Amino acid sequence: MTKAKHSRFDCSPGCAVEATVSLIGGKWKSIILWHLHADGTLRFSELRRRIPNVTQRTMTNQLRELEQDGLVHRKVYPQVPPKVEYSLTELGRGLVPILEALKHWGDANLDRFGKPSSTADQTTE
Amino acid sequence: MTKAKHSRFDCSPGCAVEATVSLIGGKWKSIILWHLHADGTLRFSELRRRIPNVTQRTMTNQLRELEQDGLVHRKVYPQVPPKVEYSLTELGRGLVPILEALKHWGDANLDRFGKPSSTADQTTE
DNA sequence: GCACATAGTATCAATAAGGATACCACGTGA
DNA sequence: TCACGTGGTATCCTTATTGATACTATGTGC
Repeated sequence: MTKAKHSRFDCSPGCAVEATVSLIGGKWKSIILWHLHADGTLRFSELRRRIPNVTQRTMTNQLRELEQDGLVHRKVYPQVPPKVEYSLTELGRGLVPILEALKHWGDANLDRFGKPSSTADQTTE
Repeated sequence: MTKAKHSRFDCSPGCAVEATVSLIGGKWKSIILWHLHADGTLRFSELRRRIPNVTQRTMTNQLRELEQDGLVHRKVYPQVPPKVEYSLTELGRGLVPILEALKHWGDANLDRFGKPSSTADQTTE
């Protein structure tokens, strides 16, 4: 892990849970991992098209951290203009059950949050 | 959700994943949820004993957010000294497969991180 | 009478994370 | 020749999150 939020593993029962969450808890990391899972190998520009709201700087940062944690593979083609491909590593593919569970729960329950179940939300953009 | 990290649900495929992560992504939230799952109903002081490094203020904050998100139930007994019990709601219990998957992955892979088991780590700072 | 436990609240500070903006070298297409 | 795309880097700023510390009212036990 690039840097655990609180850098200590006391190996209490919650430890594994919390450490794993910290790997995927970066603001955009779970979405990046999701897209690499759903669409396979993607280039930087393809990721940016799929996740338009993240800045270039942040996308680069989070991809680098995911790479450093061994979850994502970065392949650079020696050409100009540059071509870089990102894909899940075997370790990263191990996170797929988690991503699927997260999506399953979210799909089933997200309408309880922020979605226009609230009339106030219905009037917003 | 008390406040989504980036407050928009565009309902792209990653949306459900990322929104769910943001519910459990508070620094101590996943550990709190884990202990409420593992040990059932717990009092505030019991949680603090299980998670000694969190400050009282932060524990209160995160529990309040989990309650506001409907994941945790807070029961106050009208007595002195005060007695408050926290437990997972039905919605919160729906997160258990996620917590189990997180723990499973962490147990299988955490030795790659933060612990000096990696030779690469041994040579680095 | 005092220390302790309970479950907090209040306030300010510190740290971390992410955003905004400008810039880069080169090939390609118009 | 210029605009654009590629995949970034650099720097500073803003925001969010968490931590540190002090304090609270009451009952209980010593």
